[in-house]
Amino acid sequence: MIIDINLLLAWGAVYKKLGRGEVIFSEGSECSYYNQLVSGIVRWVNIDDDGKEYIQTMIEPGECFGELPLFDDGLYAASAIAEEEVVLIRLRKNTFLQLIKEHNEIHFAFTKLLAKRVRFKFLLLKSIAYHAPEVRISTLLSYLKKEHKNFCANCNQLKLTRQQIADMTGLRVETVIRSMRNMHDKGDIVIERGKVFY
Amino acid sequence: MIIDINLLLAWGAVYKKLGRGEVIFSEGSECSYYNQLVSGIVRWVNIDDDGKEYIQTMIEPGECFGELPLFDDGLYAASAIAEEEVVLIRLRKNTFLQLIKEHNEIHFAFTKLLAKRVRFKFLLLKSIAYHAPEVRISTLLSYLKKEHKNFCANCNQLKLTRQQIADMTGLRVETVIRSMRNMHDKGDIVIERGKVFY
DNA sequence: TATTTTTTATGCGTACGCTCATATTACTAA
DNA sequence: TTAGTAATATGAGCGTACGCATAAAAAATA
Repeated sequence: MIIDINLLLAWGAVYKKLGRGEVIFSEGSECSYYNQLVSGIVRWVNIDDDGKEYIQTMIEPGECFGELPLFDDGLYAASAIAEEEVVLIRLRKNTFLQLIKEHNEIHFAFTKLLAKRVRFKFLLLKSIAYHAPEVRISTLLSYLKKEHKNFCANCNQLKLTRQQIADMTGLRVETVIRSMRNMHDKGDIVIERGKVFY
Repeated sequence: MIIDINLLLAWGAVYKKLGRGEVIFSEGSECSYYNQLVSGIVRWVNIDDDGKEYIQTMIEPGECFGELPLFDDGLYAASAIAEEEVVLIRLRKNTFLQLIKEHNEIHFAFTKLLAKRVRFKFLLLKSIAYHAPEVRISTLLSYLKKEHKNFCANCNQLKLTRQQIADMTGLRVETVIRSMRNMHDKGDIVIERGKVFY
């Protein structure tokens, strides 16, 4: 958890509850709040004119999202959509900036978070830019395994659909399904009744 | 310029000069210094086992590079190679961390820088993941035009080779050349005697 | 100037991911 | 349990970027 919830509340943050599929904020709009996820999953996604989705990342409880505009004063770089029912806590932008100004260790935690975000994008970019579907998928899986433990709950089971993997690697569902079957046949991953273990 | 050179010198930073093609640091190695470019161009690149390059970005004078490990204590995510003769100034990691601790406005400048880096990667990822070569190239060009003015010196002339564009968009040189000729024919860009204006 | 290296350019065959279409299998809710 | 939806699976044809080869032009170097 980036910022302790009690601290956020002390600074005037408020809870907000949204249903599955609701748009929390949209790509290109102004940012007035710091958002931190309390429960549920948020999909952070770019949606194309023709409806194609590119999922930049999935956000788990405790993480923040849509934080870029807080620091560089730009617009939201992607849309945040409630993947399931979510509860989030939010704080006005100016208050947030004041908070990190007074709490240097929290400020540094955000610097570190951003560094990790860049790192993840580095990894995916070099993988997506040049490599075959299986490599793209492997890169994503190994990252999730390391950094997003919530997505492989018990027994390393993957909690993403093939469609979501496709939307994170820039591939078609069919390609992902076929590639993952190959990986299964080669013993790289285990698929049992549609479920992926890795 | 992220940090004033006189301030860096006051904190014990030292100059370093490297020739064209020299490796400043390598992907996967430990980071002990903050690096800021004084003159020349640095290529920040992932090199594959089979020699293929993916250029994460080109660094211009005044910018810093290889800063991720300073904040998240990881290893270098890419290699830095002198594209031409370069002079850089560097400061020991611990000293750097102390410096930003004492200068909150500089700390925030780095947070902002990282936010911008994430933003750029967002842009490229969604473009590379799904789109045709021409879109990938357009995305890169418009970014360079906006953020890296040094790469379109006078009259918006692009200072990157087709090969470098290929290495930044994950395409083949031939594909880039063919696509850019198309873009020229459609009037999107201007190519005169091999030089690109946009 | 001449010589070497780098960059741009073009042709051609192949591989592979995309598109579309259709089943089948797993969940979810009534 | 059944109905309805979502997810997984598989086939066939097509388009296009890739890979390789080669050549010309431009730039860098001597």
